Amino acid sequence: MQERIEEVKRKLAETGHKLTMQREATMRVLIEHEEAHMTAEDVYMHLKQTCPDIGLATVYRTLELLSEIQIVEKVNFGDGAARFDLRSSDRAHHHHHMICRECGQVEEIHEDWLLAMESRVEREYGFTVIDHRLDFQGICASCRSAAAKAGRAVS
Amino acid sequence: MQERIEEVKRKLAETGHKLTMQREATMRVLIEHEEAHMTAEDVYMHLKQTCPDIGLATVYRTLELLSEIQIVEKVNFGDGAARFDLRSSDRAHHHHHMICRECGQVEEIHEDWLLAMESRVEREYGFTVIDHRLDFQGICASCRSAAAKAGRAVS
DNA sequence: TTTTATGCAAACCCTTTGCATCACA
DNA sequence: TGTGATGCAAAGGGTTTGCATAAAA
Repeated sequence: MQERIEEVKRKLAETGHKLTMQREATMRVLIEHEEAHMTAEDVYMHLKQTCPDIGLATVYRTLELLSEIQIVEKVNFGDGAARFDLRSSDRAHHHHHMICRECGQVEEIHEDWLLAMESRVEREYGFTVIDHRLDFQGICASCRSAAAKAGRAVS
Repeated sequence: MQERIEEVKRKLAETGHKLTMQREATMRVLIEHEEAHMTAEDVYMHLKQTCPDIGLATVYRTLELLSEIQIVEKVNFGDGAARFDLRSSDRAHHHHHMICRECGQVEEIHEDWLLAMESRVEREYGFTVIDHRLDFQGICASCRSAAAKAGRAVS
C-alpha cells in the first residue's frame, strides 16, 4: 500500500504535480477496491467517508491525472460512464474483461492473450500498437447456473 | 442495397415495428458510408440532405432500434460519442479496430481472430460468450510515415 | 383505424471549466 | 512564497424523454 503511494508521489513529482491529501485518499480508495471497475461517482462516494469535503470535480481531475501518468486505466464499457482500474505495475501486463449481460458484472481475465496478435497487426497493417482492449460480452457462470436452476433459458 | 432494406423491413415487421421513410433513409446513409464509424450526429448531418425535417431524436431512436435488431453495432471508442457500424449479414464475422492516437482515424481488421479465445473463455471461466470487442490503439501507417518524413519521433 | 413513429423542446447524465481560495513543496 | 490544486457552481456535450401530431399497417 504505502509503496504504491510512494510510487505515485514520485511520478507526480516527475511531472510537476503535488501529492495532495485528496490524491492520496483517492489512491487509497482505488487500492482498497482494486478490480471494482469504479466510476468517478463510485470513487467519490467512497472518498466522502475519509475526505468529506472533497468535490466531485476534484475526483474527475484526479482520476484523469492518474490516468495520464499511467497509474490507472480509464475504460469505457459503453454504459455511459467511464470506469477506472488501477494498472498493474508490470507494464507489459494487459487484462481483458468479461461483461455479463444479465447482471452487468465485470470480471477480469488476468492474462494477456494478444501479444501474438499485436505483432501480426504491426506486420500486416503497418500499425504500431501502443495498447489494446479486449472485452467479451455474454453470460457469467453464476447467472448461467442461476438460470439453469430456475429452469429457464437465458437470452 | 435494396435487398438490405428488405431485410431490415422484414426484421422490423418481425419485432412489431414499421419501416418509415426516416428509417429507410437512415439505412441508406449507413450503407453509403459503411465503415465510416459515424456518430449519431454524423448520421443526422447526412440525413438532413435527403430528409431535411428529420429530428436528431429520431436518429437516436432509429440507431438504437437498428442496434437492437442486430442491423447495426453500437461501439464506443471512449471519445464520448457512440459510433454505429453496419453489421455484416454474416453473423459469425466480427471485426476489430485499430484506432490511431495521432489522427483519430479508425481502421478495421476484417478478420475474426478470436474464435479460439472465445472457446477458451467458455472453458476456463465458464463464461458464455455472446460477443466480443477487440481494439488496438496506436499509430497508423500513414501517421508513422508522416512522422518519419518530418524527422521526428512519434509519441 | 389503430398502433407505432415523429419532431420539438426540455430534461438528463456524465464530465469539464472558470474562478476565487487554499495548501503543498 | 509561489505555483499548482481545490471546491463550488455553472456550462458543456451527448443522449433520452414527454407530449401532441403524423403516418405506417
